[in-house]
Amino acid sequence: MAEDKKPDLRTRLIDAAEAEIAEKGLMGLKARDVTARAGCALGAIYNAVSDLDELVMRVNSRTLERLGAALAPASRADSPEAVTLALADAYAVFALQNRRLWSALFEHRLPEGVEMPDWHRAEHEVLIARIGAPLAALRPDLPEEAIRLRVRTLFGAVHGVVHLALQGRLVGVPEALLRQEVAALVGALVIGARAAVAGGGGR
Amino acid sequence: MAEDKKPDLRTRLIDAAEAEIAEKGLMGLKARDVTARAGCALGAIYNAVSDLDELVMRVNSRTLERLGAALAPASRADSPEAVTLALADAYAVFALQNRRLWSALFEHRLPEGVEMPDWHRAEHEVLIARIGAPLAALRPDLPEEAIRLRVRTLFGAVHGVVHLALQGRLVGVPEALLRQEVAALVGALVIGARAAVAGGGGR
DNA sequence: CTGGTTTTTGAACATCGTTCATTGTGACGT
DNA sequence: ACGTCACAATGAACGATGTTCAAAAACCAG
Repeated sequence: MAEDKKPDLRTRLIDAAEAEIAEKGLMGLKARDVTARAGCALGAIYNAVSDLDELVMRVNSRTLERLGAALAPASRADSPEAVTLALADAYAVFALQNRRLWSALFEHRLPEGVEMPDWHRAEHEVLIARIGAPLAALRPDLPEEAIRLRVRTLFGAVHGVVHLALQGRLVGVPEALLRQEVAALVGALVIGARAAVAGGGGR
Repeated sequence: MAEDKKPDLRTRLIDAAEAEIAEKGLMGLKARDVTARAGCALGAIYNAVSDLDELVMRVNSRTLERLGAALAPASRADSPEAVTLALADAYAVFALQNRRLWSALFEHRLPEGVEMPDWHRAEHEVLIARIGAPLAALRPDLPEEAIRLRVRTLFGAVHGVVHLALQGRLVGVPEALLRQEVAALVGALVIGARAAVAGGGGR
């Protein structure tokens, strides 16, 4: 009898939590369901992680990594504008295809006054930095500090549109419409950025 | 002795919930704290509203109304571009000055599968419609359906930027920087929209 | 007052996340 | 083989929280 080879209990717990979130959403994540799925006792969670919040952040780590991988091919487009558009498009597609896990990235909140641990904040910033590269090429006239701000703006704008489209009705957002919407946004932003660089400069 | 004249119990409960959210954030809202502040019994909540979720939505109604009032003066700017910019600016300022109540508008989630009641969804759409008017003037070439989509996009983009700026560090987002960021976003979008209308049209 | 209707109450319940004394496990020395 | 010990895993128990509902209180017409 080949018994199931059991990975780390911590890994099994993160696996289980990921599956639970993917099925029932972040609010549907219950300690007892996770341990039942992982095949261990309730208290085992607190041997693996400090609390449920950390468990969610471990799942979010994976999602961020998968999102990064999904965004990687977009960098191979042949102009900064095309890369920006491809990134935004890939972002929207990823969100649509991983609704609940993607939502968990932004719906999760730690208790008031508790700061996100550095290891997790860094993961978010890696993602934003990846998006930043083509924008830096789009606006070579701006100093690095201003670029970082614009990247955050671009990311926030795309994210806001995708988020607004997905919140509410869980089904019924046609993929084509959302991609078109994001393309229109990024298109306008790119045109605006180029007009600004052609005209007076950074301001 | 002039006893405190007591308004509706329902009103007192919404008042109390609003104050609790403003002080401790949405996650800090506890049924027992609300009733203690309102000066009534625990179960009284369920005579006034169906559950805590509805109580939050009643508070959000008020916030939406105050937000609408804060946005109203922006409509008096003298060009569609100026109105759009003023709206976005007023939106950012309102978010900064009403952090927790504004956050509650978008952090609140009903249980999976439960739809937002129509009376509350309508309130959100009223707000978006108010933002839509100047954009319709900016793009007179588009049909009404496309306008609604673009309005949602514009709103989502501005909202996303403000949200990203405010999430995380509760203090330390300089108001001037956020307003500048939003202005840059809307400026680029307006330029992009005008370039599109000057060029080929809706596509 | 009286009877009935409505409002208010708060103890009790169900469901959470979290803790911790107890139990189980396996590696190591003798 | 045996005993020992450090560590991992367990799940009953605890406290916090949203919700219910039988009882009490308040109200009001006749």
